[in-house]
Amino acid sequence: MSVGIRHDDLRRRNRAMVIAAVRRARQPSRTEIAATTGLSHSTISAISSDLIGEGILTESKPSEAGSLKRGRPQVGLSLNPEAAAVMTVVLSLNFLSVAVIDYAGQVISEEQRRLDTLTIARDALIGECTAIVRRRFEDPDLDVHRIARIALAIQGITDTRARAMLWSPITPHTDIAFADILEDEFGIPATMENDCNMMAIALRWRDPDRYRNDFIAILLSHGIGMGLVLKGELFTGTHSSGGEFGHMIHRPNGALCRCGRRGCVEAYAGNYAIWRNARQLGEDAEPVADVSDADMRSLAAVARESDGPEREAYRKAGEALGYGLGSLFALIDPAPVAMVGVSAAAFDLIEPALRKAIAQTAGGQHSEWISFEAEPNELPLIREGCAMRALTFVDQEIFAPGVLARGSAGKSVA
Amino acid sequence: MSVGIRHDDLRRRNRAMVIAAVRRARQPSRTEIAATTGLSHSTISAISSDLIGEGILTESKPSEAGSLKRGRPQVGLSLNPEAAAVMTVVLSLNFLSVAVIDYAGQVISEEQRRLDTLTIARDALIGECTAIVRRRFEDPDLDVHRIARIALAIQGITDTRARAMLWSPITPHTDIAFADILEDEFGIPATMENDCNMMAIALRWRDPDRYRNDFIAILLSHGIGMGLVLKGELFTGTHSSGGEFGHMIHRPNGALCRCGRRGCVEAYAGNYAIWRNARQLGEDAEPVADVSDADMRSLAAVARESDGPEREAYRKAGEALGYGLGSLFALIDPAPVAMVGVSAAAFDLIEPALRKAIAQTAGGQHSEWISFEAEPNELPLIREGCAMRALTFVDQEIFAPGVLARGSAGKSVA
DNA sequence: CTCTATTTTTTCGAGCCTCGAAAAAATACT
DNA sequence: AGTATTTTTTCGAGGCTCGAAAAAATAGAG
Repeated sequence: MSVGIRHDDLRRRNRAMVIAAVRRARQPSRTEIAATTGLSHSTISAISSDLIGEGILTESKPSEAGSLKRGRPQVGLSLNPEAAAVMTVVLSLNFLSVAVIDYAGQVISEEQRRLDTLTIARDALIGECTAIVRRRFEDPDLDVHRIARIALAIQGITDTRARAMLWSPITPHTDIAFADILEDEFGIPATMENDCNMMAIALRWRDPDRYRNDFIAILLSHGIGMGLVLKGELFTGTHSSGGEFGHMIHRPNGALCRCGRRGCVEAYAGNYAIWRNARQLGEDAEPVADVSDADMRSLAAVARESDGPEREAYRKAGEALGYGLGSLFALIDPAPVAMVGVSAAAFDLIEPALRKAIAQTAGGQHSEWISFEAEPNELPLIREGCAMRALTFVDQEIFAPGVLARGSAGKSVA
Repeated sequence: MSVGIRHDDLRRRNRAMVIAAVRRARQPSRTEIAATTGLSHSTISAISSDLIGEGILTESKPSEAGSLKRGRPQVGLSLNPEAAAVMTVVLSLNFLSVAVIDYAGQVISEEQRRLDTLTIARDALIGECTAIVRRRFEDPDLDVHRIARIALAIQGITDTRARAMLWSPITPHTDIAFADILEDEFGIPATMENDCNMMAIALRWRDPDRYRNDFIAILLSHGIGMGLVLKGELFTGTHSSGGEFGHMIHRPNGALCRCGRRGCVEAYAGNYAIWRNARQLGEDAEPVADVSDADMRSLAAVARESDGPEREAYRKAGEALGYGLGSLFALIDPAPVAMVGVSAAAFDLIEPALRKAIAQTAGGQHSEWISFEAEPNELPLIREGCAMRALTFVDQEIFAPGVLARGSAGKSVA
């Protein structure tokens, strides 16, 4: 039930607003912040003075080079890197990576590690995650007290509250409450996020002009994932992370999907599906566990070379993605799309069939306007998104506490 | 860009909160309002005293019958019916209806009218709408000065800002800015809403226990429409009213849809599609313009009688709806569904195939949990939703002005 | 080198708003 | 009639934002 605004929430919300403004612009002056927030100069002055006193913001003395304006020069405000730090943990197929990021967003420590996620035992998987985190805490070069939050990301389905992994293609185990486990272990607030959602958040920070209020990030990898931002907010399901674009139905009773069902978009556009079609194994063939990036790249090379089954496999992938996007656009209207992952590097092979399919759907009206961008490398995006998600949590929950607890603000964590 | 909270917004928001609390509960006492809003008794007392002074609320002297509690009895607060009024205009196939509703939600005047929407000229259609509204204004029994807002609803696509009808199956004309037209004509704020969105709003008011934060209203009529409430807010597309569930793709290159494309859910589950399949006309047969409700009812009766093409037609409809819902649920997770419209009365014929289909999708996990409710009569729902939408606009924009203009509050108009 | 114009930032009093505590009001029970 | 109980109002305190004015910091003019 929506709740009234108390008097003391006012300052907290405006504090959060100022912090967010500083994080968004690199070094805004007080005047700029006043302009973007709509608050008065007096208020901004008071709040930023508080924040500087608390060590959250710092004044970066001389503004940009060559400020040849008359008048008192602006003083840039920036985030104090020492104010806090966050940790990101990204768990993907056979790969575990961790990073520590300071409050200003710079990576200050990281570690990466290979492990066989498909066969590892449940406890061992959890153990690997806690161990890699613990090694960060034991690093003598790091001021571990500053670490204020841990954000994990995993390929698969997480719950809405970002507490647990519910299901993931990279492991046979289900329902692992990673957030609780890490919180109990290290006493630091943690969340378990969906990888594609983190991609979307990262895109928004990287290119806010293109990825502003409504856009779609689609992961073209072994499976197909999606992160969706609508009306400026990350879209999630009612119970889970949602947005399982890869498991929308492309053809009822169609090709066998890795999820055990039939006809999902992924069963045509996932790496294993492209591989299966390229090898002409038939739609009933059991999905292979993994296709290496190198194999996918050489498949794409062959497809570009000659019009054989490889090219046809990419065509089918494009068709499935196109009809899927058409159905999605029927619901949300068209929006800019970012294609991420290995197969995004083969988007030239996918695009023609995709556009042809989407043009045959109601959601694909004016399909020529729909713009796609490809980014082959998903891991840096996921880590970046995790970092920003964790940092904005610190902004809101640690440095402007009480904002999230009450009212409906604080949802725009994207 | 999100904006700071000014000091004077505080009172406005809390005013809106109090009004909303009174509209939600029938006759809450000040103490109850304090409890639901989390504001202090002093604040509620001050605000409600203002609102009573302004004639927006009234004290309904004796509380409920038999308040055998000790202590000072609660004084119920209720909306003053005379504070304002709104008008609803519902435009559906061959049918135009208007109603005037007082501030407390009671219908005080109405008119209904048949007209041939499929063939009427553009200007004549607009003329009929303005004329029927004007007749309300000329009614000597009505205090026309009280009418503070007009809400129109139409089957079809409207724009996000609720200004114009972009496309509708009930007329060949497109892009009619009804909201602007009525505003210019009568000088009263107007909006043009999507019919299924209004159904969803009405369901939420009718049965808030079942239809609270996440649910789906599907209109099974000549076409298939959807109204979606997610996280307590009405879901709309990025540019249009969105939620075109009927035009998600069920079978690529499948049956001919009324929209001219192929394989849409509607091309299997719309009345014309059920009719076409029952008559075994083939999937390429041009959709008929209209099937009467009586014809649909007798079709359902035949289908219940014997296992012929009629039953098969409903089975195909159920299958299309099931796979469509499965894809939808893959995106948003399962939620309660209300089936509305003539064919909702035949939901017994549709349900088995629907459940079978949905069980074969990723979104249909635990499909036996998904609950459906049928409501054959859509028109009262649409009108009710329009009324509530218009009334909550009055609550917010007229009686607590400035709330919508700033910040992110006021979105939960559903 | 001094003075003025210009722009940014801080200071200060005014005006609101919400809150908690206490008072007032209105009833049931004894 | 008196007491207990519950609701509602009153009132002073504390906080917040705002506008205006002052202070600070610079570029350009003479």
